[in-house]
Amino acid sequence: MRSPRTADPRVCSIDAALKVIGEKWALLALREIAALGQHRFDDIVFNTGAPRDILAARLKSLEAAGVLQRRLYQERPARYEYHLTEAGEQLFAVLHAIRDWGDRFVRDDPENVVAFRHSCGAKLSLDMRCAACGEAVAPGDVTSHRDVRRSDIVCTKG
Amino acid sequence: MRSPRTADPRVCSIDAALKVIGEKWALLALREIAALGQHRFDDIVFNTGAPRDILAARLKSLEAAGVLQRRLYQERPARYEYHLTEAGEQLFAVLHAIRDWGDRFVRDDPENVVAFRHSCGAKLSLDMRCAACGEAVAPGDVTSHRDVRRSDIVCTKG
DNA sequence: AATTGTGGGTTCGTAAATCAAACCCACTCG
DNA sequence: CGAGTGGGTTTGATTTACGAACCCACAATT
Repeated sequence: MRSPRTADPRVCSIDAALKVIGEKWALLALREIAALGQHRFDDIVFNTGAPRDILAARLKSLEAAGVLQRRLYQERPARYEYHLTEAGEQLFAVLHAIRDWGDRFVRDDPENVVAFRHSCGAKLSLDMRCAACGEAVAPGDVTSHRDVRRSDIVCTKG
Repeated sequence: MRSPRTADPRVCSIDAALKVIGEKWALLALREIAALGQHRFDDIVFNTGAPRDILAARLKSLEAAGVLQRRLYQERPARYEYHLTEAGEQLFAVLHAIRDWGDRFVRDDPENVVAFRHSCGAKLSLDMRCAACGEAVAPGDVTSHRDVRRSDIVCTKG
């Protein structure tokens, strides 16, 4: 039997965040709304290629999670646009970290159709710094300090 | 009929990146490998809770995508550990942007089991700056400049 | 020699998610 | 009246994900 070691998934913010934004189409829908000025259902469908039913479900759950809010832009018939909440706005860091990485490591097609520019005029590329000390953060500079958890420590007995 | 406006998904780096790291369990597996020092199959299963078959498939595709590489750590029987490539290392920005956001906007359980610390000693929180001008980047500071694409411009005829 | 254990998967049958296409509804416009 | 628009929902087929069980090569124990 293998049973003694089934699974004990970590509780962490990455996991929590992914429950909100990690499902298929969620980040592409957010890309449209957050970075490309598309706020209507049909436009998001068109620009992402997501199936309408899935997109409807995603928008609904993103709204429920407090990332999006619907704004009435026309009564009779009632029509809504999808806009970001503060939590949604703050996803730009995630979106651009992903874009930046994709740009550097998966860019397979020579010219990228969508590009982004910082207000300073330069093509946007991110530099991540520690908010506390202001130094640039590199992969090796981060350590995980985990509060005790049986599975992390080599325990004297199972 | 609605047919004239089916879909024409944008080509962009976010989309490209998500094809690599956007499938279920991929980022949690990378969290283990990149940030929590777990490099073996069973440890990743244990700490993420991913089904073994799915995880096996993800690790395989992440390896194929050049994000991971397997390293032999024991012959007879041959056993491999999963390590990051340079592309994988650079995902720390994505991982921590997600963690940072999750920390601020979805942290539902009071105390977080896993936390991260910068080498300066502070709990890690990111500050994203424009690599070109060095200024902090806020949601509104970024504009998308898209190269011409029928769907973006209001065209004179459908 | 036979059993138990370990590490890393694969196989199985089922449950859930995704998909494309079609449909529906409330309206407006010509 | 008929067509069009915007925003979905429904349907039925296909993919994926799931957990549990299984398999394999070997090492260590009994």
